[in-house]
Amino acid sequence: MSSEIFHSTQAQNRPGQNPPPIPERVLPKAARQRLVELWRALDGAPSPVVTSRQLAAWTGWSRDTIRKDISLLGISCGDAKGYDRLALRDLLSERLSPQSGASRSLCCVVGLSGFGEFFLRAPGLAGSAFCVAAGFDRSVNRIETLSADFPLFAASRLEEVIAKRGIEYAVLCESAEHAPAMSKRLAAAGIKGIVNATPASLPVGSAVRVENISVISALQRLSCQ
Amino acid sequence: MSSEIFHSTQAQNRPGQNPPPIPERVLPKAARQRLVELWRALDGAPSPVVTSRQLAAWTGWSRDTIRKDISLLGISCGDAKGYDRLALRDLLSERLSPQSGASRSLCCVVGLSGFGEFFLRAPGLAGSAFCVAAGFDRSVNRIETLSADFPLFAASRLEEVIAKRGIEYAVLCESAEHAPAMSKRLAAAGIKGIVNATPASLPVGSAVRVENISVISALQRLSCQ
DNA sequence: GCCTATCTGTGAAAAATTTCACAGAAAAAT
DNA sequence: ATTTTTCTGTGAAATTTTTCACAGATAGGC
Repeated sequence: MSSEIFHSTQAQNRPGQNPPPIPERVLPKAARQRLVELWRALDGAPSPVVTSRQLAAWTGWSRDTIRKDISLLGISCGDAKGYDRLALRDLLSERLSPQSGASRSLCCVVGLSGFGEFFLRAPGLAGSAFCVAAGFDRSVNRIETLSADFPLFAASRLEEVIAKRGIEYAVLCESAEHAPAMSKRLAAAGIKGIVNATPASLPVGSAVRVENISVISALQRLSCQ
Repeated sequence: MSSEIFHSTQAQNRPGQNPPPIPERVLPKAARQRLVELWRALDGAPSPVVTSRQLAAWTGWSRDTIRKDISLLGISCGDAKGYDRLALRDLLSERLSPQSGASRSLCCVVGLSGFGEFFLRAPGLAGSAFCVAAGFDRSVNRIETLSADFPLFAASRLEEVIAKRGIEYAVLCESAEHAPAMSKRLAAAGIKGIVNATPASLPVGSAVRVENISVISALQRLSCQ
């Protein structure tokens, strides 16, 4: 877990070795997460030019942090008037997408009651780097009743459909009761990451990443400053 | 080795004595956020004893980080077999609640279509330190049609109800179009923090904290490792 | 008994992250 | 035309956060 030294003058004077200053810069973990939020915030920006001051007001981070984060992208995309909103957004799209320039990654929705049903109808992932390729529910009746922009399947076909379509991510909206078992099946089916919209803790190994989203957690983050 | 509790308010005003030698310890920001997630993860834990190893598997953080975070609480709550699930949960409830021992903080839901409608029906904040005290929608027709465990009001009464009931937090579920204007009203009404469930960037000043929740952001955090 | 394996709890070291301070550029104000 | 203000971009310092290493405890195997 060695850190990359950016813009290092020292890295250059290593005689005898072949130190091609590979600009393969790794974004610091913290910066990368902020940039994801920044990318999102740019969507809602009202003007064609945004300043670090505005972004700071929208996100709560300091101007310094925001300027530093953007500078880590390695390309200057602002001038003394601010950042060009679309240019910055494109730059972020490119640098933050799983594989640069690749087509959109596929994900699925598991559990079509509650949040899953809402997600089904919402614009959802429009305009993002992701595309919903399938929805699953344990009730066959339910998948026959609902309609969506993407095909719906019985949960029994989970493994088959994920493999056949090359689905990489899942948004898990099961009940808390069924969520752990379903997450195991998702992990076994080769899913790379799960967005956990349930209150359960998911017992997946280290091969699968999990992002929990929860209104309670968000409120508590707010309230404890 | 010190296992002092750091309840600053009680220990501080000792008449005729020096200020307490124990400095008011503040939980590091990063640790506090993890502890919030930990608290949530304990809800889903299957056994009465949990180890740092399990918590690490559920959350993705290292065992070291988790042990350190818990030790920052200042009270030992584990032995050589692991942590007592309920004891740890209670300890976290106490240390993470806005004001220790206070009653639950009040929040409101703004916008009762889409995510707001789903939130209305879900168990929502059951078992948490928060309580939904009101729901608002711009459509009077809508608040007459819907029913919930908490009273619903026309959005025109936002300021009045927030002030009268002492509501501190809001979950914003408006459309992206109306979200910014509504966040301004919430800020002016004295709201302390907003959970933003809309895709918009909220133009609130530094007096109001915002936590954005978004499936797209969660997916992107997953995918860019 | 004794050995091993697995825990927590914690100072200290290592690493990562944020903040500071300022150079340089461009618009706005005087 | 000159000054002021407001920007970005970035090394270096300051600070925070994570990791390491190990003491002390507990349970189980032999």
